[in-house]
Amino acid sequence: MGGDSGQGTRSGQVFEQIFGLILSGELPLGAEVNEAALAARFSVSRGPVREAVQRLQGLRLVTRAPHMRARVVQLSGRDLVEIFQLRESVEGMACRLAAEAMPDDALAALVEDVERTIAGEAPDGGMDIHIRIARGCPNGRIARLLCDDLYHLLRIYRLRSGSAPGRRERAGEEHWQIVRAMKARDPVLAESLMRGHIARATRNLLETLDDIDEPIKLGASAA
Amino acid sequence: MGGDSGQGTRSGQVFEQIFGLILSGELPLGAEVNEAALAARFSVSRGPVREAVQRLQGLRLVTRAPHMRARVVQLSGRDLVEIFQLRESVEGMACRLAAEAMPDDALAALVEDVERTIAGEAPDGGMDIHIRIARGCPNGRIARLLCDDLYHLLRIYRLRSGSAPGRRERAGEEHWQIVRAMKARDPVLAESLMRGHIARATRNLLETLDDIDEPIKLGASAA
DNA sequence: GGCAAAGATACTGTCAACACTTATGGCGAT
DNA sequence: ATCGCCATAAGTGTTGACAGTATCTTTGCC
Repeated sequence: MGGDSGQGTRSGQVFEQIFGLILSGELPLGAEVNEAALAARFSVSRGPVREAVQRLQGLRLVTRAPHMRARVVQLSGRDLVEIFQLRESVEGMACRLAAEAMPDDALAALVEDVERTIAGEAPDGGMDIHIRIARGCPNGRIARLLCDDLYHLLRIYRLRSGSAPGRRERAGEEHWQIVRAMKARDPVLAESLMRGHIARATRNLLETLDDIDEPIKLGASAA
Repeated sequence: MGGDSGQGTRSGQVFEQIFGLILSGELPLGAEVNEAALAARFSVSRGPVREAVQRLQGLRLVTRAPHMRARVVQLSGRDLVEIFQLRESVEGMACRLAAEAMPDDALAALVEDVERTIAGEAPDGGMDIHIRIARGCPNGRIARLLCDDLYHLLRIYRLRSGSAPGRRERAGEEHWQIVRAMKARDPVLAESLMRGHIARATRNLLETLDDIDEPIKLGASAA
């Protein structure tokens, strides 16, 4: 999907494998990451594992202090809100730039897909629309930040919580408004709508968090 | 200045040393980064050097493909514009959040320092105000993105080009307006002013780039 | 019985050497 | 003389072992 993350080198393969372990929950949030154990599991030396873990640290997916064990990140409610605040600003800008620069046919396809998703004819895909908008923005740095850095974290979160009930239809409607503004080549409106969309999702998230209040429930059964 | 980037471990020390080499121009933009040579220079093995280079890659300060030599990033004009666009959105949000959350005394100190800088009683510091606002924002992720990821790149750029003449006083004035809005606890205005401030800097940058048009002039004398 | 210190253990950080890939230089053919 | 091919050299990717530090266990003491 994304770039050729690391094919061709063991380090890259291990990176994706560890990432998969986190996604699958085999490495639960907050679990300690043992280099030697992972190395043995993937039949490689500790070198590639070390590099992979460091890359994960770069994505803020694991935390690591100098001599202490690395741990899979703990997605606290506060962290999620921080991510959403960041998304609100950056995706707004991405949406504005994409509305200015995306080719007409790509925008048309985007509108069509959103409508099909609303009609239930296409799989939801969750963040799909957001990713496509980010990729369509001519600012490569922003696109990478959103797709390569932030989206991973949300993927992990979404696997364990799922979005609030009723929010889905609402989100579809807001998506439609956004892509419509983009197709109309109204960058300012598109940015405003996207920011409002994410701000609403953030408020929704805060309400959900009030019910939980803790670092996100999960079975972090160590050993 | 920043966090304890890597003190206590060779890898961290080498990271800072290589970073210094880039800042000092000893490793010019676009120069190839030789692991073995650096290892010999710092009297360490290739392991720590490798980790340091990978960290630099995480900061997008060097580019590296699987089996090819790593190179110090080439700051093209387009890259700079991309960074400024990202800053416009993120720093705007940071400013808004900081205006809501920073304690009164910190805001007062900020205003005072800006005024002293305008009066010429304090060293300019370039991005100092921006960094302090970013650090004051309660969103740690945004603060790290701005301070740890983006400002490094701007520091390197600034060493070789310097901001446009006349922009400095203008920037000081705009800084004063921003911190004033923050002190007045007007987050929306503060965000708007910050965005305008950076947007103006971006336009200024584009004009300067029209005179150069190339990847930024520098003496990349290899060998 | 609870707590603190000392030893044992496990893990990370570092090193030197090997395997493989890419770039460099020379050679012959066109 | 230029272009393409092959041998050489340079550089990266990977490995296994060693050194230093944090964590856990045991032991002694209060």
